[in-house]
Amino acid sequence: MLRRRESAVEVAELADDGTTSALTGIPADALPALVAAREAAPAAVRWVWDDTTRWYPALLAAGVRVERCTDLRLTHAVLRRSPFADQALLAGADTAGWDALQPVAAADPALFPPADPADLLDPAAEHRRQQAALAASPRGDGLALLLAAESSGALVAAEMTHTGLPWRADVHERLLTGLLGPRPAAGGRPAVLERLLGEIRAALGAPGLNPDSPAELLRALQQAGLPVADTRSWTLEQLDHPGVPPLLEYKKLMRLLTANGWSWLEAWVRDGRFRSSFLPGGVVTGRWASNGGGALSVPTLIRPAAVADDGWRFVVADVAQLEPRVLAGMSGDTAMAEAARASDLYEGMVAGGAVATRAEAKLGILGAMYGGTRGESGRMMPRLTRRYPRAIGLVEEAARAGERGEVVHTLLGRGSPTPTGSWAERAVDLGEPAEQAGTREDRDRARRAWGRFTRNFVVQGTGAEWALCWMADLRNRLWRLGGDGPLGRRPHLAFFLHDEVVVHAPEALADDVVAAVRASASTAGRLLFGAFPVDFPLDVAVVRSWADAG
DNA sequence: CTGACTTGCGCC
DNA sequence: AAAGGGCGCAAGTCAG
Repeated sequence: MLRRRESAVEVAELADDGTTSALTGIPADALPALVAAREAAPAAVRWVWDDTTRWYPALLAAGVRVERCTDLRLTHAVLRRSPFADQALLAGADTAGWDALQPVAAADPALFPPADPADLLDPAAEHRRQQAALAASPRGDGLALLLAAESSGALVAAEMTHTGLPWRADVHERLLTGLLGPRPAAGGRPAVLERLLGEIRAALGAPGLNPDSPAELLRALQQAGLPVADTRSWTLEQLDHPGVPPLLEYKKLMRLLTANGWSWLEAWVRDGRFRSSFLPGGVVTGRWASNGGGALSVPTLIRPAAVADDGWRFVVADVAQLEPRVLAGMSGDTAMAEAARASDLYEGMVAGGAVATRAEAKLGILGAMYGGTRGESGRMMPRLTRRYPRAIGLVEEAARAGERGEVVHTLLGRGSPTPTGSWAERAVDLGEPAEQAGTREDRDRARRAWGRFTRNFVVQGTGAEWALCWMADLRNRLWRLGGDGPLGRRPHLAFFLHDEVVVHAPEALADDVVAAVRASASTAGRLLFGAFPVDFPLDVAVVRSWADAG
């Protein structure tokens, strides 16, 4: 166990019986050497600390990698919301402090920022409470796995933030110049946008139009005789008007400029790496969030700029249809697991006779997981329910539970949030007019919306658990693939996108990495679903550029 | 002026 | 034709 006190670090051994050895104080700058020595010793160690973002960046900067940790901030958050954790066992004097603890955003070069609220917390006591809650839990095994996976995810996230994703600014700039024209002076529009703007204004007969203003654009479209209620691209695509093609092109390129243009490059790419920060557990379902650079929505358009170093390759792996496969596994639905034996689950459903076409299969499954009840996907439900009773039954029950205001949970025991406040308040949150928030129709609408959330929560959350287990195992396999250097000189995880990983590896090790990625996927399936036969086939590509995968 | 909200769109 | 779940981000808009 590590904790900060003043400018020193205190180290103690936590035994399995809950006892704590005497604290040893060491100067902060001696910590990397101490951790490195313990990591090199034959006896495995798990570091228990308040929050990985407060400890690990400095260790990585010093070239020290740790094998295992318990991130008490993240594990606390999971246990506090889990229906399988006795909250009374988690209660302590500083519980509110743990509830409120936030990750440290930037990698602060100073190891010990002043007045950190984390310094007031007692990690040994918190660890004891968590262990007690685990021991008393009816689902302790699942929760223990979840806590380990969550903590491992914290290590992965810190490592990916540390190494970054290889990014060629020159390739990115060529791409921008090719599509937009040369970089304009600050405040100006690139030449291509300027030209499109002229075409749009002429075609709509609106000389002063600023298409970046949705309200202004909507008025101009309506004055040009176009029957539209909003200015979304898919709405405009339906129209036959000479102003529409340049407008769609303008919107697409303006999006590129503002989201991933020259200023994005300046803000997020340094020393040939895209550096964003990942936030494990940043989403209620357990998915990661990111802050900075929109890491989880890097458009495919700019992925050609993600290029492996000379002599290195990217191994890009994603699991096809992760969530329906997870649904098959967690519900124990053998018919859907049978369909999941195909590398394309939707084709497997067609082969199994559940639906006639792949398109129907996809529509129906997405509707079942997201709560689409109208139109095409709604009409698919009776057939899917007959064919896959357990899988469809599981999401339906999650939806009903949410509509009753109950908590639902993932396979490993992550709990959904309780609906906050009244249904009427929820209706306001959903954008209903306040004066109507109290009507019965609005409350029913809000209830159904919450049901769609809990319906999706169980699947999305369990998918996130599979992905965490996948990465946790892969991280260790990659480390064992060898090399003596620090993380960045060995095969390492460079990016993660919900169901896809990008590994940066020396070319000579690429085949080994492919094998490791596949082996880890098998391990994750076994960890979550034991012997239940549900497959998680991967699409794996060894490429120079991310854009060349898939 | 700042900050909160809306709109739209990128990703899964 | 989407829809239906989860996000982050940027520009416009508007209230204080």
